[in-house]
Amino acid sequence: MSGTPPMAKRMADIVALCKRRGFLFQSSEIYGGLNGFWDYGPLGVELKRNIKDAWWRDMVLGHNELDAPAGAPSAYEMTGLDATIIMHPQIWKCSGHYDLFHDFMVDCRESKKRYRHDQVRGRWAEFEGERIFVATTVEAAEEDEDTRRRAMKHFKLRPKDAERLALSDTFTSLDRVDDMTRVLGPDAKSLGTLTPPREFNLMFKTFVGALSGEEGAAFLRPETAQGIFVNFKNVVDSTRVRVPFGIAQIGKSFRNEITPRNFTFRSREFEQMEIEFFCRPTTSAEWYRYWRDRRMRWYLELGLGGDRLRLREHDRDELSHYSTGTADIEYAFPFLPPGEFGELEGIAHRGDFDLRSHMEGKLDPATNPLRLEVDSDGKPRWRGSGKDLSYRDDLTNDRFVPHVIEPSAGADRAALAFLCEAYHEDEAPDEDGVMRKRAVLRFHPRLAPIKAAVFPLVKKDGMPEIAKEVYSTLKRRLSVFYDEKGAVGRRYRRQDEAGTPYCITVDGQTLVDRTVTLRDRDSLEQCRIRIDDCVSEIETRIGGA
RNA sequence: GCGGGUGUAGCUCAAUGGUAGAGCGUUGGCUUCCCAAGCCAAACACGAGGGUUCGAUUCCCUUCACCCGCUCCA
Repeated sequence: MSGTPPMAKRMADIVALCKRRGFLFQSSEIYGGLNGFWDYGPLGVELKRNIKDAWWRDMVLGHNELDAPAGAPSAYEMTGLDATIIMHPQIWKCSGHYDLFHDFMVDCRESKKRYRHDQVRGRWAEFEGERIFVATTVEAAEEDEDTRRRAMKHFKLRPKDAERLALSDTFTSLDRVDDMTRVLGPDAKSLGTLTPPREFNLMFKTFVGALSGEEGAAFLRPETAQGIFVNFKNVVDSTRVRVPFGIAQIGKSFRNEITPRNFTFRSREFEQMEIEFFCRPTTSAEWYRYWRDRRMRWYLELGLGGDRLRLREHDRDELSHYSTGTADIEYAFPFLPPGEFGELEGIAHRGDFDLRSHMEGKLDPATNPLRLEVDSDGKPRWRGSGKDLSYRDDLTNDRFVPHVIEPSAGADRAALAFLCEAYHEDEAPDEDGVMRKRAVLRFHPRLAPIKAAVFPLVKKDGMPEIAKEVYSTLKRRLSVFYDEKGAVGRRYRRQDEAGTPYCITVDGQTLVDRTVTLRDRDSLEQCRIRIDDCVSEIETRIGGA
């Protein structure tokens, strides 16, 4: 490990703790693992469930539609949805994923660079009967100069011989070139270094029906959002919700990442927590700001903070043409270089792109106002559903296609961020007063997999019996853990590593007055409370902490 | 996808072309009235496949996974 940067070492410690205590395991580990897939162990599943439950409660169930929350333009409604992972294949064509995720890539054996096949352009150059295709990826304004210069260099021509080089006037896409051996790669010095185009399927393909022919081909969803858009009309027709309102969904999504890396950060199977919030076009900018700030505050409330969490508003040139705003909530994960942040959640103003694409056919995101994307015959590139997804306000009687604000969060990334944020090493004195290192996960009590542990101080004098009684009472309401084995100090430390915020210990005085000690994970302080107050005390601390 | 590194017990690490060890952790027992204590005992490992060899955890090849750097990142 020599030479390992301190933060990478810290990340390695976190990964080791996750495995040791049962937060995260590599998927299929006994068979050697599977790249980009991770399993949640007994503690991890509780952590992730708590995160998802907190999100659902705070965004959906706990939302009061009767009052406008602070910062919101008006009161609004929230509802939930659970759509299938496999949906009609046309959905991904209209959403844009099919085009974006079905790239043909070429690799350059010389420069080791990888290009999207359709994004490499170039033109033919001929000198003394030898004809080569000079490829480039520079901006259109510089194409002429770049390809001319590199063609000259390839044929070892001096400036005065420039007119002996025949250059075609038109630039074409690399996908029009059949013979890759005649291609000079954008960053190559020798000819024919590009591999033949290879298909990259960023969406997982599967087959519906027992007979697996292309007509049954379908995809595992690469995002949960489309399940919401295609159910927009169903929700409006069945629930009496009125714009503005949001539909929330938690579920698995799948992307065939080219390079899964960084523990669970870029997994191929992952879970999203998404809201599509539908509002009037005229108020969409205000709603965008509300959701951006609301979502940022949610992470802060659950303990992510300091300079490791930031809200990054996208620059204008990063935005889609139709969008008036996109922000990322980002966390400085320990595996990233100092100063770099990884995305936890994106909050995007999506205009009416999605609903209209599912009505009319895929729109061209490069246009504003949005126009239908057409093929060379002027026909829609991808046909929409043809269904009317506009919304009629029956009070004002006007009809419009709602605009959408999309807060899209990664549940696994949130879990990883909360784990990294919670991880602390500190020193605490042992019974001889010697300082010993301890690892402690300082989860927000709402997120902690185990809320409290119950111990008899020693395994005799009737203490286990009372402790079991306390445990049984708590277990009806809370995730708790009972432990009577070994020294009490070791039991405390075990709970510290699991992130358990409170430990309740039955001791000699309990036998006298039915009080127990309540030990705080972070301060190590203890106070005495009555056995009968245990449930309310812990619940108060979790709720109010 | 490319280059480099690493795979030995749950974890951290040894050793070895010929019976694979330790510390910590885990489990059981004893002791123990507050922060990984002590004593006794036990279980658990050479990532996978192939090759060389009388014999491979060790040497070679392939593969898988993880880490670092590039590349990619809707």
